[in-house]
Amino acid sequence: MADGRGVSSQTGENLLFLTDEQLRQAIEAMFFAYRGFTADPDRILVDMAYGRAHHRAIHFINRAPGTTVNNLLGLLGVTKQSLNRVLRTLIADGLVQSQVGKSDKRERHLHLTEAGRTLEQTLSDAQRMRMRAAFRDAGPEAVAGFRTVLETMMDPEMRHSYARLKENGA
Amino acid sequence: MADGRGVSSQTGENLLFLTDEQLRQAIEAMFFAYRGFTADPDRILVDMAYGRAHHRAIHFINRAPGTTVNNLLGLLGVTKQSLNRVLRTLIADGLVQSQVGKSDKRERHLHLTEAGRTLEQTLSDAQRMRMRAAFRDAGPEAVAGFRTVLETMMDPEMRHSYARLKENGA
DNA sequence: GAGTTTACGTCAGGGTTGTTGACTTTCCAA
DNA sequence: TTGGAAAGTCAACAACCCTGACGTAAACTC
Repeated sequence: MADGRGVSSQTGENLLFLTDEQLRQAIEAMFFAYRGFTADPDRILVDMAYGRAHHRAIHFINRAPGTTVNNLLGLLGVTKQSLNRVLRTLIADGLVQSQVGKSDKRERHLHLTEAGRTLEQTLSDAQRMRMRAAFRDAGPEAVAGFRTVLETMMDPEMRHSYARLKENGA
Repeated sequence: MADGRGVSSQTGENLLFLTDEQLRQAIEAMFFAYRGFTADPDRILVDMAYGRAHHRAIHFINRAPGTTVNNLLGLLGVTKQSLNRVLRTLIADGLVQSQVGKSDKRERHLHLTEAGRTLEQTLSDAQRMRMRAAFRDAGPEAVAGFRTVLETMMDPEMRHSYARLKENGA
């Protein structure tokens, strides 16, 4: 707060935010906040036969329409058997559409159907509402800091995926 | 959808960080960052027969020594049957000690054994290392913002638990 | 054109985590 | 003292994810 980041000096109050106690608190904050983060969509999904895995699939298919199964696998960080089970139910229920690739027929391109988009909207509305409230209360600078830390915390590979999605959406 | 809900407000650019697109990005950041956040302890736990649930139990028992099962339940947000299974293995493996309450014999007070503390240290070292690196790179102001947003994002009940733990540790 | 690689799907088997339901022990209050 | 509530435990089951292996079709390579 007082001064920027006096990294050069190893000692002193500058690095108070790096004490073990501070880090422990941050770990707990991350844990509790993530609980809140997923709570709203979870409540909606529980009424259907769906779980968090379905939400994640729907989110990223919406975010990167036409994405292939393989690409989605990388984003979600699960095995294809795991994803396949989720995808199968979503396709069977008419929320997701799978198209054989034109240039490469081995690939399946995934899109949300109208019903899929509706559910996606419902879920993400709930999640964004909480986010928006938190962001509004915390203010722009806190939000900027929030995102900086989150991005720094990711694995490099995830950071790349994240950046690419960001460009898409922007 | 780069349109913005925030834009509808009179203040314009001030609320740019509240656009749907910004919020979507934050949701993804949260998702990817949490993956990184749990990755290191997960790698360690996979070698033992343990999972993330064990880690969480160990973390909070270490953080609030002598806590009761019921209290832990509230922190973890799972059913007591679920926690019990985890606790049973931890006790059987000699990582956690369960003492019948003195004033109320229905209660069990939980402590880490020496072996439990060792494992806790190993796990939290790994997790803190990543946190520390992220915090160092992001700088104190970003860290402050990070924590502000996380705290605002929690359910009120979790916020109370979080605050109480914070006082304990400080 | 034969052999290899890639993308996708599926079956079998197992693990952790979570749930509900039923139970014991202990406490407390009518 | 008796009935209800609370704390904890045990058992059965479902969801989700994982590994490993196999199969098919299409693309690529030599």
